[in-house]
Amino acid sequence: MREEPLSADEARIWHAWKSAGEAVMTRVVRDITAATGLSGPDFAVLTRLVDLGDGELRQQDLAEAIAWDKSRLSHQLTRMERRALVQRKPAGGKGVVVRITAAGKKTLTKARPAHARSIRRHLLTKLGRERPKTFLAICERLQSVEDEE
Amino acid sequence: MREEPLSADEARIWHAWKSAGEAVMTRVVRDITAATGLSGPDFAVLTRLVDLGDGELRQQDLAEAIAWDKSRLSHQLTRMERRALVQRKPAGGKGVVVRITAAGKKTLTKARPAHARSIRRHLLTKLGRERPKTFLAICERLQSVEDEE
DNA sequence: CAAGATTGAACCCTCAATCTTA
DNA sequence: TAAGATTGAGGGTTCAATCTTG
Repeated sequence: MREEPLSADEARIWHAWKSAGEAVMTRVVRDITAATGLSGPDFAVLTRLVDLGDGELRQQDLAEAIAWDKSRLSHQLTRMERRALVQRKPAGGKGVVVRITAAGKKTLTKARPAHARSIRRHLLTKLGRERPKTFLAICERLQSVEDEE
Repeated sequence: MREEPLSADEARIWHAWKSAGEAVMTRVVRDITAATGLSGPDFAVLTRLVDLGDGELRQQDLAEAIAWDKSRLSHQLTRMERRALVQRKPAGGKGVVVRITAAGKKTLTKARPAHARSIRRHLLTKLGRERPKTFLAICERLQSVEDEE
């Protein structure tokens, strides 16, 4: 693979991609936080608990579903428990069950419409009519791991 | 603006975009760090010092160029100074001048080819031949602030 | 005063080390 | 023992409060 400096065109693509990613993510998180006080990670945890587990999941399953390592999840849950968004209880067998609290459920209910609205506003409506297909294809391609050195 | 839950197609676009952004950024930063020990923010600071200021910039100008607030930059420079990547000196008039050190320059020289290589590998080559135009147009559009409520 | 910079606290993420217990 | 979870340290980001100095 070449190592020369990026051409002007290449640099422009890189910069546009990087900036667009940061801009959209920042705006969506800002909207959710403004509406509910939830952070991005808070929202990610609560949606999984409700959508995948009907309100509770074993901590290890949650980690798997959200694709975080154990440590990251443990730290996050500690902060969320402090704010009474979730609760941890020993599981039957080994491990821990994480459960959304009433307060967590209430907050999530407010956050979801704000989330959908924000994504439409900052991403979807900007794609126009024909581009979504191409855009989706590219994004799905970018996630894949490249073949080889 | 609508507030109903995202449709399956909408959710798929959102998820693909979010995941692609995280994946590409993570990989590029990992490559730079593996090659040089520099973090993403380290690299961002050093490139600006060299490209825009020939090795040194007033701290406020650096903050402007990199689009960070003063506090973020101050914290970052404190850590970088500790590792002898940059040096701070009082400026003529008010403020502070930030200067890249010899060690910083040497590390940056190693980082740049790794950076170009990584971006080609994780982003550019995956775009193929015809897509870059469309992709660039979309990304540049996404950065713009939407018109209105 | 006001521009320019620092600080501290709270949250977030990662890594390596350390429990805990079936 | 090994799966499951916690902890601590260090870097990163944000906000509000606080210097510092021309």
